[in-house]
Amino acid sequence: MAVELKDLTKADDNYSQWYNELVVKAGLAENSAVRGCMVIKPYGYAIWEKMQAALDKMFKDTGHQNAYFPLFIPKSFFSREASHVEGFAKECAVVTHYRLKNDPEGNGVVVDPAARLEEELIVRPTSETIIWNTYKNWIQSYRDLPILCNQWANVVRWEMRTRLFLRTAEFLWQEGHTAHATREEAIEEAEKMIRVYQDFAENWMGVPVVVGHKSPNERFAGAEDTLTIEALMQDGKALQSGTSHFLGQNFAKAFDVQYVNKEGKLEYVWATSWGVSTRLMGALIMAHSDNNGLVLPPKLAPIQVVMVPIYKGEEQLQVMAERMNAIADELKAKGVSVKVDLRDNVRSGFKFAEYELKGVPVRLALGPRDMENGTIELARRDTLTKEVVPQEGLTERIVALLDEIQQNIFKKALDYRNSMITRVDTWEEFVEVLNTKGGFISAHWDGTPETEQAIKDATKATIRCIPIDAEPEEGKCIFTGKPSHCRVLFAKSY
RNA sequence: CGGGGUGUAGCGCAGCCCGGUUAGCGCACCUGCUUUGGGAGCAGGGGGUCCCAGGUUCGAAUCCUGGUACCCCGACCA
Repeated sequence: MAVELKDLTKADDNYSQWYNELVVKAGLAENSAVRGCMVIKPYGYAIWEKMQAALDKMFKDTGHQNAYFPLFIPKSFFSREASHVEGFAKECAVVTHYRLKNDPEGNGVVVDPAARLEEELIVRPTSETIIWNTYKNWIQSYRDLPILCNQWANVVRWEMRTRLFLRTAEFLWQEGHTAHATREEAIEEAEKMIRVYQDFAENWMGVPVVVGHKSPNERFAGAEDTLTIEALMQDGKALQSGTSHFLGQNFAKAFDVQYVNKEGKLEYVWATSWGVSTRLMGALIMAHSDNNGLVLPPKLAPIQVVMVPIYKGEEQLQVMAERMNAIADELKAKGVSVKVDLRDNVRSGFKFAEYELKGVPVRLALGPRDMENGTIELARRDTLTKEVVPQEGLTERIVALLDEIQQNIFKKALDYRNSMITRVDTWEEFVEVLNTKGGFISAHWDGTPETEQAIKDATKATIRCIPIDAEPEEGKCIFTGKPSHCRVLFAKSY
């Protein structure tokens, strides 16, 4: 069953009330406290931390370093790059004052009109401008290049409409910003990083993605080319999950960043930027969850194995606890994260349901019967199956099982995604598939922004990407009938 | 910013149209007993500025005015 984010946070009957209670307690989400912002509770944040750690390592392994740049950006920086400001101006939070004071009329606290900033500060919606203003001072010669920096930060975009995890007013992300001596090197960097994102999405999150170029309409403000990873959610809508931009010399020119090449001539620097955000949390939830709650891939699950005792009375609980702690120690020694749940105020059935909601990949239940037989009950979240297995060799079995679950979750999502890519050659088919089946539609497009816009106006579907490995194929545009040289992927998106 | 909807206990809601006991229900919480291999049962208990501010009235959760917050649908977007 397709699970939407709102299912996880909104309850309308007795069943989903439980769902809501538990998922909120699980820490995934709480409704906005500040316009369009979110609270990420500990369990949810632990997932984000796992994502961060994996990505951070991948960035370092590809030669990048972390740095940090200011939250506030002088307004004037935004006027330097014309298309960039056009893309972000509409959604910026602006700081105009720096002091409060007690209201002389006694109505609490007011903004002190005397404390108006000479130049307003913009809360960063993305950091290209302030970073390139900084890079200007870092770069003089070709020997200073490349600069390969990443920043983990929060950004603010005052969206007209927000959506939990997918489009919050404030979100956490990483943004890489690199500077290169040549066009080729920058393009190579942008492609390298989109592949890193693909690797992460597929091998860590278990979410298959299509890698491709954005059409000019969907391109990042200020970029010459935008590469994207597009994932498909269970409701048939696409989600842009990460982007990597080739910025050309646009920002170098806007901020006057030049270097002296080997021949002693001044040249503008070539740039890329790339980022993924807490939107990935939304992707993770929507791609795998079912009616029993979250399904987390073992590599990102804060708890990989949970152990639940089944007992009567204090004495039995002690026996179970002892045995379970011993098993847990063995698992921990193999690097598995285990939680032994000895709470005596909730019953085991309650715990089973709760950990299913939390998406814990493997559950072990130990009862008196098992103690007699030397067995243990092993249940897996992805298939919702359970079996009684010997305690002997349990650790090895679980280590292998976690790996199998990781693969299985990905395979399930991949099979679904593949089944949701439909090739169509006529407009009637296009509309029909869009309205009945959804998913990606592979079709010919004449390459013009006008046609893309017209299709969007007619159907709400946009070009998600022009797949990077698309085979050249002659055809006719689905909308205008004009010639086309390859298929592109359309979909309705979040 | 346009259209619609909703604010009542920690969560989910009823009550409002047609003003009138002490504002109710389910879950959660606390206490006790009995339970425990898939979301326990019984008994008792605690918890409310009914979103805010004005107004009408003998009397307002309920009617009126203004504000505000959130949700959904558009436009915008990672």
